[in-house]
Amino acid sequence: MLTAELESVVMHFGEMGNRWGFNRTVGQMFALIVFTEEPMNADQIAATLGISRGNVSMGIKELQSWQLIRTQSLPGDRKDYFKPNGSIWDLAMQVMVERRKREMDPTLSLLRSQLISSEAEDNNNYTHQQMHAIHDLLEMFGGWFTDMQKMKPEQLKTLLKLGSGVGKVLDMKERLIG
Amino acid sequence: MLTAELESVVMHFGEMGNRWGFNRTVGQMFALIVFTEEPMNADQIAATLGISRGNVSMGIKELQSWQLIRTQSLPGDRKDYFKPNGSIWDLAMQVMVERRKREMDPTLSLLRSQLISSEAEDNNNYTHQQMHAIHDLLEMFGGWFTDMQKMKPEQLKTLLKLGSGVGKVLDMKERLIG
DNA sequence: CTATATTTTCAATAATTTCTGAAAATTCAA
DNA sequence: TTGAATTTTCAGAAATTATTGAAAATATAG
Repeated sequence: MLTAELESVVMHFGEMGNRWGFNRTVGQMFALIVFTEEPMNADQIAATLGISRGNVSMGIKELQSWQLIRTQSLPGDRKDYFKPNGSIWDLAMQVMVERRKREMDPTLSLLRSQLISSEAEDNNNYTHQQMHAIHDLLEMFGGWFTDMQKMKPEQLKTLLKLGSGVGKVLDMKERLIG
Repeated sequence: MLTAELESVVMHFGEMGNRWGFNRTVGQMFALIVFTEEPMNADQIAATLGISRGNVSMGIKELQSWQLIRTQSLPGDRKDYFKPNGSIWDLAMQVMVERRKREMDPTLSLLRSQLISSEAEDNNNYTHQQMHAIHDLLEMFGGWFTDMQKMKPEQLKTLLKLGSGVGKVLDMKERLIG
């Protein structure tokens, strides 16, 4: 059973699903699992959302491929119960990791091989320059992101809250140390 | 006419289109415009990609709604010619701005109104806590991103390249100033 | 204005993605 | 083992999204 409040959020996550890289029902399932305290089994999910058992099975596979949910088994019950794979912060990080894999890595890889395979040829044409610019940008963002992941969540949160204030700190460091 | 190299990148951008928030032909059009030095008109785009004139018209509208392309008129020619709306850096920033609008803002807005409308009620249940956590996370990232946009590109690039090194700078500042 | 060039719109169609549900596969208690 | 419980798979159906192309709208040169 869904409170009106929970229902509106579940529906919203369903609508946003496509924009976030999965489909409507996967979005709804994710919301249901994240916003419900008690882990749910696949039948409960299917009944609550009014979708088929098979669809739930595929949605679970998808959410697991994103590493967003995990199973928990309850004693005396053979069914799998699903719950979020960590805190909201963990889930957000995981979404960013996966999106990078799916949205940036393939392009970085293609551009890299294109640029290497034509190394000897005329690589000062406009197309090459643009390819190079995108390649370098993706690499810079990718490296930055990998680096950020290494930081402790608390330090990362501090940094995020500091915002552009970090620019001032850097200027100061520049003046003090050079 | 498309060199083999340009064609492979155009096709790739087409395949990635869905993941980036638009469809195949819009992705191809974007690649074509970004990687071709001379601005192209709609007929040229349609002929090069082998798609209908109407499809190009809709794709242009889409790319303009993302503010990724703009028109240029050539003297003695009534057709519109299209080119990228700035440098690769500018385009990347613009994609991030638009994706934030489309992927984060609606959810932030929904969560905010949900949390406000139930202010008086029991707001210590699990669903509320999770909603709050997502709300705060989105707000933190959003604020950070707004802040980053205010920085000069050069300073921002420095920051990105510094990566987690920024943590050390912050620690140092902490020790020096508190 | 008028005629022509150009762009946009949108109903019909095509292509793709999602969903169902029954069958197959798997798991596990007894 | 056996057999019931559970999960997964996947072919066909349904729903959604993308594309075409011709008609309508718009723009502009003469």
